[in-house]
Amino acid sequence: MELDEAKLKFIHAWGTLGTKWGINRTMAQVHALLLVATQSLSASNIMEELNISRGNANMNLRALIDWGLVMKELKPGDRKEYFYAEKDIWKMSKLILVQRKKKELEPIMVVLKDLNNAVEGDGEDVKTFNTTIKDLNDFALHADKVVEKVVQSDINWLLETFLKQFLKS
Amino acid sequence: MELDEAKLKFIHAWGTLGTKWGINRTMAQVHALLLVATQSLSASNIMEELNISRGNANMNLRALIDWGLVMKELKPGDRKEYFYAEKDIWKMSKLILVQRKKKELEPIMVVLKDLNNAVEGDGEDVKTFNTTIKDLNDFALHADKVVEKVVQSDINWLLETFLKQFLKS
DNA sequence: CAGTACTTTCAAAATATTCTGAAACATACT
DNA sequence: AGTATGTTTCAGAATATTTTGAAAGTACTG
Repeated sequence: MELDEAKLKFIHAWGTLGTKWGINRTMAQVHALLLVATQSLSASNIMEELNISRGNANMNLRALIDWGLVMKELKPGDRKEYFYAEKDIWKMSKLILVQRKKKELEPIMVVLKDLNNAVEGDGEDVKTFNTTIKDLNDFALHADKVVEKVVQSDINWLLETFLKQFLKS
Repeated sequence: MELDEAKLKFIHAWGTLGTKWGINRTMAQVHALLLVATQSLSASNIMEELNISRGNANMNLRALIDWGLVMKELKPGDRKEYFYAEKDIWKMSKLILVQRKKKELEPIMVVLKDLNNAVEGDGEDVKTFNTTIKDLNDFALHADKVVEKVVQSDINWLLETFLKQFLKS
């Protein structure tokens, strides 16, 4: 396969699949484009490459920068901004994990905490409700802790001690 | 707080938050309703409780059954179908994990496998591309294995041996 | 078989999300 | 200050997803 063909295929696929990850097609495509770029690209480069408007390019670049997945670079003697992606896949994954935790886990925890033991009484139905909320709450706390630890700690150490030990094919 | 108020709050919140988990509001609300129900409910009960149409109720119940989160029950002497949710939160989480893996991870793996080493040549740009794809591929394989093992194995054992050991607050 | 009680399907309507493009804004240079 | 070269914003347009509701389908009963 030719390099350009492969890159296009990758960018296109990443865009399609991005939607399943809760990020929009363009954001995923910009990310993909920068992931396989050998140099940093300007907003105009990206617009042209992906056939998108300036506004769209700008908004999604900002979002990617927000997530920490993309960085801005200024080249001396050039007023344009150039962009490049974090290429370390482990770092990238951690950054994505942090965002997903923020988006998917934290809002749920707020609600569960609020409902946990908020209903008093000892009818069967109250007990059932309280148990369900408590179970969900416990689970959310566990999940939160795992994510936090994975993000904080040395992922390689985690991998070596955990994966190699218990998850051997 | 009154039980009914708490239930409504939970159902409402679960619906809103469900969208962030890649499932639609109604599906999440039906799930929430069944999670906190003390008996199994008919389609009509659910329509009424959530103010949704018959078609919507039906489609989302099917989806929940597909995911394994909800089961159908037939009561003797009654032609209606009744529905109830899996209440074991660990089982529930595993079922959700399986679906998310299917939706989010597997399609990416197909693409990466296809692109892995598909480009030949030893230019700097080819090497960079191949490295990126390989890294992503390795990561996806790892993630896949982790999910698979978590789902297969006794989650409590995993928790006890791994979490309690290494992830203590 | 006809009637009843339910479930399923799916085209069209409603809703939500994303994208465009032009105007506003910012900054550096002459 | 004026001009050139960018970036950012956001209302409206385009697109995608979800929901409705009525018709079709299924299955049990007498």
